[in-house]
Order: sequence, then C-alpha cells, then structure tokens
Amino acid sequence: MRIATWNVNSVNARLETVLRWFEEAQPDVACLQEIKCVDEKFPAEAFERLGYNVAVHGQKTYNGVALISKRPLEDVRRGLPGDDTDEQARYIEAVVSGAQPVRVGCLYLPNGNPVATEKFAYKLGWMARLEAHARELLTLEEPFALLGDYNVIPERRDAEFPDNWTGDALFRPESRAAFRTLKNLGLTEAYLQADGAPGAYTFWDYQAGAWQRNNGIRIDHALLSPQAADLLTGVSIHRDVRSWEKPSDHVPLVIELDA
DNA sequence: ATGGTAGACCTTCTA
Repeated sequence: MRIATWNVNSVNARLETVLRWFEEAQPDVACLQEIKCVDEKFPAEAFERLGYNVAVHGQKTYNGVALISKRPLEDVRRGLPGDDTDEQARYIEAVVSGAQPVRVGCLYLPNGNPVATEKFAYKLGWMARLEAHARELLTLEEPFALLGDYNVIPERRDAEFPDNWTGDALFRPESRAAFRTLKNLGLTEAYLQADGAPGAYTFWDYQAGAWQRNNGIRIDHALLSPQAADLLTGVSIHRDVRSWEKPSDHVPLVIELDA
C-alpha cells in the first residue's frame, strides 16, 4: 500500500498539477493538507474519475485536509480530539480497508509563528492533543500511520541553513521536544537512511529563490505504530515535483507498506 | 533591517 502526504497549498488552484502527480505516482492513499476550501468546493469528482474515494474536512480560505483512497474509507473521523472549541480543520482520520486494514491520520499541524503570540501556544496545545490521541490509538495495537505537514524541523540537518531558523516556531526547542515526545511513545518515523541524508527536504519557500538555492527544510513526516512499522518497505520524497509548473511549496512524501 | 512569493478574497491574513 502506497501512502502519500502532500501539502498542496489550495487544491483548486493546483488541481491540474495534483491530478498529474496522482496519475504518475499512483498512490493508494493520499493525505492532502491546506486544501483551502470548504467541503462543497472540493473537486471530489476529479479524483473519483481516477478511481478514488474521497473524505474531506474543509474550511473556508485556510487549512482544510482530505483523504483520497482507492480502497474504501471506513470509520472516518474529522477533527483532532481534545478541544471542542477548536474550529480549525487540521485533522482527518479513517481506516483504509483491505486484507490488512490500516488506520491513516492526515494532519496539518499549526505553523505557530509568530512565537510571541497565542499562535505558538495553539501549536503546542495542538501537539499535546496529538500526543494524547496517538496514545489512545496505540492501545488498539493495530497498524496506523500519522502523516502530514508537522511544521517541525526535527534536527539541524533537516534544514539547509539551520541558523536561519533559530527562534522560528518550526525549530523552537519546545516544538522539537514535543515532536520527540510523540515519537518516544513508541512510534517509528518512516525515514530511510538515504532520505536522512542532508538535502532530504520536503519544503522550499516561494520567496527569495529558496528552491534555486536549495534553501529547504524537512517538515513533512510519517510516524508509524509498531504494527505498521513491521510492514514498512520503502520511503521516498518526490523532490522533482517542486520544479513543475505552478508547484506547491511542499512536495509529496510517500511510504510503502506491505498491506 | 528589509523584502522577497503565493493563495483566498475583498483588504488583509496566513504561510
């Protein structure tokens, strides 16, 4: 089972590019973030024509996430548990059916900048809720994967110019510590040696020629339960997509599970 | 120290 995560930065502005990638990469499941539209404006028919099922948790203008799957999606849950007052659409989860069902969580973790505002507190609160939710899922002792735009640069080697990120919410010690705490619950990062080499970035800013200068960061991640980690056979980053016409500022991260 | 780009949408906010 090929499972992808991709922050598309508006699914409607990017539809041609997104569909081209789906036809080339043939993911079985895709987690999309920053679709930037409400459910009714999501171009579901375009994906259905390619043979996919669609589950959307949308929002006007900002955020919004979706799960796209060739296999049926069951037990769809919208929103991250832990705060009924949270109105931002940043999490959707479903069980992908099959001989070996896999629960897939698609997440768009808050950016958190500027740090001296409530935005950073919201980020850290959201990460605490994600940890609590992962803790719940682990008690099921089933294969699951949490994929998405984590908006966290885990280590210095995950940035071309790490010193540029000092003080940024993506690289603050609190953000990195929360990401470590999440992993330390017993989750395995889908992260092959080759992808861990310097330059395995998933995001290049639109500004200041970041792509041309390879001023990238690795902020899109995939964390696996022990039962899913046993099924992991591959990881890849579709770096070349950043050089396409009208690209997103993120590129797809793809994992392969023997399921 | 600043500005550089992109998207949604109405004028500025988010990233």
